[in-house]
Amino acid sequence: MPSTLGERLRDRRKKKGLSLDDLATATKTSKSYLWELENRDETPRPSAEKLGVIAKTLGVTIDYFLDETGALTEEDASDAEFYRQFRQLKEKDKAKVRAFLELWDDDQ
Amino acid sequence: MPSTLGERLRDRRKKKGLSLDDLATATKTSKSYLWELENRDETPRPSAEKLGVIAKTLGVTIDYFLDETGALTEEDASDAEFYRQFRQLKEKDKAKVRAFLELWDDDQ
DNA sequence: ATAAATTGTTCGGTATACCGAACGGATCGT
DNA sequence: ACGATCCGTTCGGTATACCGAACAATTTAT
Repeated sequence: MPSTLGERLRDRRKKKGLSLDDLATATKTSKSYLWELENRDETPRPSAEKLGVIAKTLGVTIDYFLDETGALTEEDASDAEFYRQFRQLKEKDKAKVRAFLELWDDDQ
Repeated sequence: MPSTLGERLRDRRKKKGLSLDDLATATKTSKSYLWELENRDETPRPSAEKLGVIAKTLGVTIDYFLDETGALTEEDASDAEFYRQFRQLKEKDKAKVRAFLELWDDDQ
């Protein structure tokens, strides 16, 4: 389980079978910078824009790269699924669900 | 309907009733930079880190700020807030909410 | 009306995001 | 053997992210 941005990046890239050059051209990024992102000890702080297109290309969300806790796992997928479902509701129904969540959240 | 990063930022900040100073201290950002983000014509490219904590504080996802297409409506903003809230629940509670949504969805 | 907070704006400087280009190593065919 | 080709690495430079501190405008209190 990769825990740093660099590790997660390389992990994802390798799993896609991409070289630094591949990912570079696919994301309009220089491979030298991609290398920095993967290997520099003091992690750089890439722009949201750049990290966004990289994440998209690698098939993950930006949050996957940002999350510090390492808590993003399988759970993430089902959460996303739930969210997709939720967003298709009529506003009226959304309100119901929100209300339910708020109540639930309060007395946890 | 805000269409640029700056507009969306200010929009969300105002709706939370926050001053630049408020948001600055809450996100450990300088207010001068926040002002730039909201007002500069050539939009800067804030780091994913910074934009992440700003988004979190304002109750939206990073993607809400990144989306170029302008497809994100006001409704989506509150959806995002709901989602962020949802993701922080314990799995047990998530299950409850999911169950509630399913029931509700069926007989809509 | 004036002082005092509170908010928004401008500006100069430092650190760093991001690049192109050159480099070194490994693998391939000839 | 030798060059191509692919892959990772290093490096110098330019643009800009981000800051602190001062300034201007607005609002609030007296």
